[in-house]
Amino acid sequence: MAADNPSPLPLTRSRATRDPEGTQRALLAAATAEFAEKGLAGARVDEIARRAGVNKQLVYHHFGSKENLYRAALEQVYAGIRAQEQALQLSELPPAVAMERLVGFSFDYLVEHPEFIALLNDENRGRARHLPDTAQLQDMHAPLITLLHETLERGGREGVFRTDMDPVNVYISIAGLSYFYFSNNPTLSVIFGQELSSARAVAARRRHVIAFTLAALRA
Amino acid sequence: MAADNPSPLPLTRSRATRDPEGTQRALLAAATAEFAEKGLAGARVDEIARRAGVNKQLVYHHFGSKENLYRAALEQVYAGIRAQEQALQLSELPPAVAMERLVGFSFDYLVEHPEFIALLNDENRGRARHLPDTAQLQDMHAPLITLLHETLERGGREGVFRTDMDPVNVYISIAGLSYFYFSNNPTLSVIFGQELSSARAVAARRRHVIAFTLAALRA
Amino acid sequence: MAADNPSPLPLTRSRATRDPEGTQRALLAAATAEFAEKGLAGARVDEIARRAGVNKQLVYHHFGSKENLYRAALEQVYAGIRAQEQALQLSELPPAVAMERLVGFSFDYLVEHPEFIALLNDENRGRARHLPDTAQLQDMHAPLITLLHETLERGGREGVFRTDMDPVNVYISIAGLSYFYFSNNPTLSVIFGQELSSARAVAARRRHVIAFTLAALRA
Amino acid sequence: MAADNPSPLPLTRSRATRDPEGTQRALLAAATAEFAEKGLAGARVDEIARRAGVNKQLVYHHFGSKENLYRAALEQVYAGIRAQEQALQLSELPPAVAMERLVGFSFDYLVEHPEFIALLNDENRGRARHLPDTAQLQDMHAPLITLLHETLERGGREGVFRTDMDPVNVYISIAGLSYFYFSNNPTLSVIFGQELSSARAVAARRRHVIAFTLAALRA
DNA sequence: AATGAATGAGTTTTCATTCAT
DNA sequence: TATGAATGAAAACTCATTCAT
Repeated sequence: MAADNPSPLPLTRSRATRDPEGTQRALLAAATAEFAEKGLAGARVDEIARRAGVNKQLVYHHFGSKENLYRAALEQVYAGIRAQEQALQLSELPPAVAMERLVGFSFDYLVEHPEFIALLNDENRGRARHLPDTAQLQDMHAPLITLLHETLERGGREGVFRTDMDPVNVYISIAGLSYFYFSNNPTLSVIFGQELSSARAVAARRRHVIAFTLAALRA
Repeated sequence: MAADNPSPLPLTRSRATRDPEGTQRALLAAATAEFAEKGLAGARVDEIARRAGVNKQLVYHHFGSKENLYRAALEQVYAGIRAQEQALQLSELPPAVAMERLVGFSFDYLVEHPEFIALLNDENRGRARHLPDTAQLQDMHAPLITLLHETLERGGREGVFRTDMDPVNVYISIAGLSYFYFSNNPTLSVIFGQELSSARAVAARRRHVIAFTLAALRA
Repeated sequence: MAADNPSPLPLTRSRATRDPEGTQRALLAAATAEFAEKGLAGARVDEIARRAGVNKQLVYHHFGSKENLYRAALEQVYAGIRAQEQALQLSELPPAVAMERLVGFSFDYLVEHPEFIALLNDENRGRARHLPDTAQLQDMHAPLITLLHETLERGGREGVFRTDMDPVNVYISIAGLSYFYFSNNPTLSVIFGQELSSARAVAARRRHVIAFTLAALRA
Repeated sequence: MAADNPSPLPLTRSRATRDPEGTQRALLAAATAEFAEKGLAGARVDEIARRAGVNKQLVYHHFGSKENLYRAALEQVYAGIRAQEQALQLSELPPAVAMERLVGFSFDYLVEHPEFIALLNDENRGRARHLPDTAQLQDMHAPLITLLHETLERGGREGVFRTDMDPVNVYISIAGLSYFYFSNNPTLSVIFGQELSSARAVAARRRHVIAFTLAALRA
C-alpha cells in the first residue's frame, strides 16, 4: 500500500537513538515471543533486549522488572483477541451460521497467534497470579457470553438448538476443542504418531471442531 | 538425663540412612510436584531435595541431572494414566455406555491428577523435547484409538452413532473438553468471574462434557 | 473543559523552569539529607534529584559528579557551624561562663544539625579524602583554638582553671562529649535499653556534659 | 609460644578444600575489614571473598546475604570488646585506680581495634537497624554499668568521687572521650593541622583523657 | 537551563552441578 | 549410599553518567 515506513526510523536496533514508544513496542514484542517460547521462569531479560535490539537496562527503565514486562505482554495478548472478537458481528446472522463463525474464529485465531496459548499456559500454571486488572478482563469477556447466550436462545426459539446448555460451559467447550489441539499439539503428535501441525491435519481439525460443536448443540 | 538418644534412629529426617528405592520414590514424587508447580525452568533442585527430605546430591546420584529427573517424572505421569485406561474394559459395553464411561474417565482422571496437566503443559511449550521413548508411548495409546474406533463403528452399525468422525479427532475432542477446563481453570475463573474449581462447578462441567460429547456423536 | 491548560505554567513540579540558584540550593539540601542518611556509597543520584524535585541530569550540569556534590555538601555543612561559632562572642565573658557557653553551643549545634554528624562520620571512614580546601578549614578553626587558649589562660590567671591542659585536647574533649552521644545514640540506646534520643535524656546529657567539663577544668 | 599453627591447614586460600569453620572464620575476618573500610553499602561481596581467599558464593552458602554477613561481623565485634572488658577485674581495686584502668582500657581497645569504630559508625548512621539480638547486647553491657555504679559509689563513700553523676552518662563520657578522638581523627587532623594519629599525639591524648575524667569525677 | 531516554560497567544473588568425606 | 561444602556460570537488577532534544 504505497510508501510503507516513510519515517527515517530504522526497523531494527539503534532506534534513531531516541524513540521511547518504539523501544517499548519492540520490547513488548520481543518479550511476548520470549515468554511464549520459554515461560516466565525460562525467559531471559538479556535475550529479550537482544531480540528488541535495545539495551537491556531499558527493560528496567520502561517496565521496572521482568515480571512487569510479563504482565504487560499478557495484557497485550488479551487485548489482541478481544479486539478481533468484537469485530465478528454475530448478532445479525442466523444462529447456526453465527455459531459456525464463532467456532471458526476461535480456531483461526489460535492458528495465527500461537503465543496466546503459550502465554496463557504459563499463567495458568502460576494460578493466574499475574493476570492484569480483573474487572477489565471480565468486562471484556461479558459481551461474548451475552452474545453466546442470545445466539443459543435464538437458536432454541427457532428450533435449531437445544436449550439445556449453559453458555459459559458452551464457550469453554468451543474454546477447548480448538485450544487443546494446539496447546498439546506436540505431545499429541508424538502419541498418535501423526504430524498434527501439518496444514492438512489442521484443516481436518477445523472441520471436525465445527461439525462436533454444531452436532452437540442441535436440537 | 542419662544416656541421650540411645536409639540408633537418627533424630532428623534422613530416610532410614539406606533406602535407595525409598529415596528415588521420594525424589520422584517431590520432583513431580515441583515441576508441576513451577515448570522445568522454574523448579529448583534444592527445593526438590528438600521436599523429598534428602540430600541434593542424591538427585545426581540417582537421576544424573535435573532434566533426567524431569524426564522420569514425565514418564511416570504417563504410566499412571495408561495403567488406569487399560482397566476400563470398554469393549463389552454398549457403545453409548462405553463412550460415556470413557468421557467420564478422562474427566475424572484430571480431577485426581492435576500434576498431569501441569507437566504436559510445560512439555508442550518445549515442543515435547523430553518426551520419553516415542515408540513406547505410541504403543501405549494405540489400543485406546483402536478401542475408540471399534466403539464408534459398533455404534454406527447399531445406528446410535454417526459414522463420519475420525477416531483420533474424536479422542482429542473428548480429552480437550475436559483438559482445557482444568488446564485453564485459573484464567477462565478470572475472566468469567466464577470459581470454576468449586465442586459444584466441576460437577456441572462433568455433566456438560458427557452430554456435549454424546450429542455430538449421536446419529 | 474548554482550553486545557492555557497557562504557560507546567503542570508538574519543575521549579519555575529557569532558576539555577534555586535548583542548586534544592540539590544541595537534598544531597545533604541523602548523604547523611546513606553515606556517600549508599546515596543515590536519582534519589537526590527526586528529593530536590529536579531532573537528574541537573546534578551533572551544576556539580559535575556525585562526588563533587558530596564535597559541596560537606563544605556547606562546615560553613554552617563556622558561621555560628563566630557569633559566640566569648572573649568578653568570665572564663567559666565562656566555657559553659562554648560547651552548650557545641551540644546544641549537634541537636539542631544531625546531618553534620552523619556527613562527618562517612568522611572520617574515608580518611577525610573529600575534605574541602584544607587551609581554609584550618583558618576557620584557628580562631576557635586561640579563643579557647586565651580563655583557659584567663581562667588560670584568675585561679578558676587548671593550667596544665592542652587547648586542642580540651577542644576535642568538649566536642567529643557531645558528638559521641549523638553519633552513637542508636547503638547506645540499644545497648543500655534506654531511649537516649528522648528530650528528657538529651536535656540530662546536656547538663552532664557541662558539669563534667567544668569539673575537669577547674583549678 | 612454641609450635604455632601445628595444623596442616594453610593460613591462606584454598583451605584444604574442606574446612567450613575455617571458611567462615576467614569470611568473617575479611568482611569485618571490608565493612570497616567501606561501610555496608560500599563493601563489595566480591572483594570480601577475595580477601578471604574463598569462592564468592560461599558468602551465600554460609551467611545467606551480604547483610547477614554484616550482622555477623557486628556481633563478633561486640563480643570482642565484651570479652576483654570482663577480664578487667576492677571491683577489687581502689576506686580511682579502677576508674583509671577502665578509661585506659577504653582508650587502648580502640587503638588496637579500629574496625570497632568503623563498624559502629556505619551502624549508627543506619539507626542500628542491624544490631544483633538486643537482649543479649543489653545483658552483655549491664555488668559494666553495674560495675561503674559500684565504683562510683565506693569512691563516693571514700570521699574521692563526687556522687551526683549518672553512671550511664559517665560511661558515655568515658567512651566518648576516647572514641571521638579516633573516629574523627582524620577530620580533626586536617582541621587542626596536626597529625593526631602519631604515636606521640595518641599517648598525649591518653594522658589527657585519664586526667580529664578523673578530674571531672573527683569530689 | 532542563528533560528523560539510553548506556556500560558493575553488583548482588541464584543455581545446577561437582567434590571431599 | 549419603552429606554438605564448594564452584563456575549466569541471571536479575542497579547505578553513575551521557546523549539527544
